[in-house]
Amino acid sequence: MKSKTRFQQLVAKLKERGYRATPQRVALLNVVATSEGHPSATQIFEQMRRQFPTTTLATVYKTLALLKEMREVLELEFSGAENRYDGSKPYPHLHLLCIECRRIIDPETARLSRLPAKVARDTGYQIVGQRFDLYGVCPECQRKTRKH
Amino acid sequence: MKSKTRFQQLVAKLKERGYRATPQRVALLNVVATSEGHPSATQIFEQMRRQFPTTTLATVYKTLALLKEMREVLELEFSGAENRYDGSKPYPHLHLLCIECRRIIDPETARLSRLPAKVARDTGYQIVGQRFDLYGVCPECQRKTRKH
DNA sequence: TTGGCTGCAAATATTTTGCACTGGC
DNA sequence: GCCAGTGCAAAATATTTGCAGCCAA
Repeated sequence: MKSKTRFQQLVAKLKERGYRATPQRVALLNVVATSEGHPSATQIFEQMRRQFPTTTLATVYKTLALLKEMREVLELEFSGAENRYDGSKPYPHLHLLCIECRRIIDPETARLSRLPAKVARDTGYQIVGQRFDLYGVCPECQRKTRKH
Repeated sequence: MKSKTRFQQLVAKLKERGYRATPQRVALLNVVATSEGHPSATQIFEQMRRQFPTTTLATVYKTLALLKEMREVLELEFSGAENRYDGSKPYPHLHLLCIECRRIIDPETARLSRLPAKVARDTGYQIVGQRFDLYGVCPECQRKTRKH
């Protein structure tokens, strides 16, 4: 029976596809597989640098690009801020973003809507991905900004 | 009875809030209010330049920032590509993006899901915005890439 | 030993900012 | 005449790319 952690799954998938599981990549996988926080490239880099002081952001970006291509890491794109990465769940899911502290969480949801299938039928598009973000102010930040 | 076009609405709202409806701004409003294509800043700029050869992208970005702040223009952020702007519908709605030709359309939908209200209840977040994108390949691009 | 991977540096691309000038109110 | 707005140039930020050297299969 298989009961691999997400981290172990990712290492295995890398190897399966013929990519090398270098120490740097393993370290990155460990960060993105276990992080709750949907980290940015810089945050991943900071974590990795503890073990690999010579690592650079370029390597982080290259590895993230590889994982994106493998569809094992989700990238949330922003233009004014760093992109955020989610390697804990490889399938599309709802994200809830606090516009104040920029934390990102995965709220519990029964299931995302059936819209994709309906839209595919209606439009003839072949749907290959989706992004569903909710933007708001988290309870902590509401408290902080409350007048008196 | 009021039956203003979206363009006229936008001009009126600018004035209501005490901003000047300069010729450049009016030209930009005309582009974003009527464009079907969710244009990028550069595309808006190109259109405006026909009337105002001296206009610059900085002005376009400044005006878009103003409209975003007024919540009259929606910005779809991307990191690897230019952001896209939607001034035709000021409320959140579904976008369907072709990953090949990068066109963006607004598919017909009965209504977006009730998820926001449920998530607000469950998490205590105060929801202020949302983004629901579907990514796919449009029928035209499917035809082009189909192996005969 | 070969080629994939890393790390450094430089390039790229987009958006923002500072500032002097302009033109409408 | 004042001042918001414009246009130009430069800055800021994030990400990508080229390449030399290195390391693991």
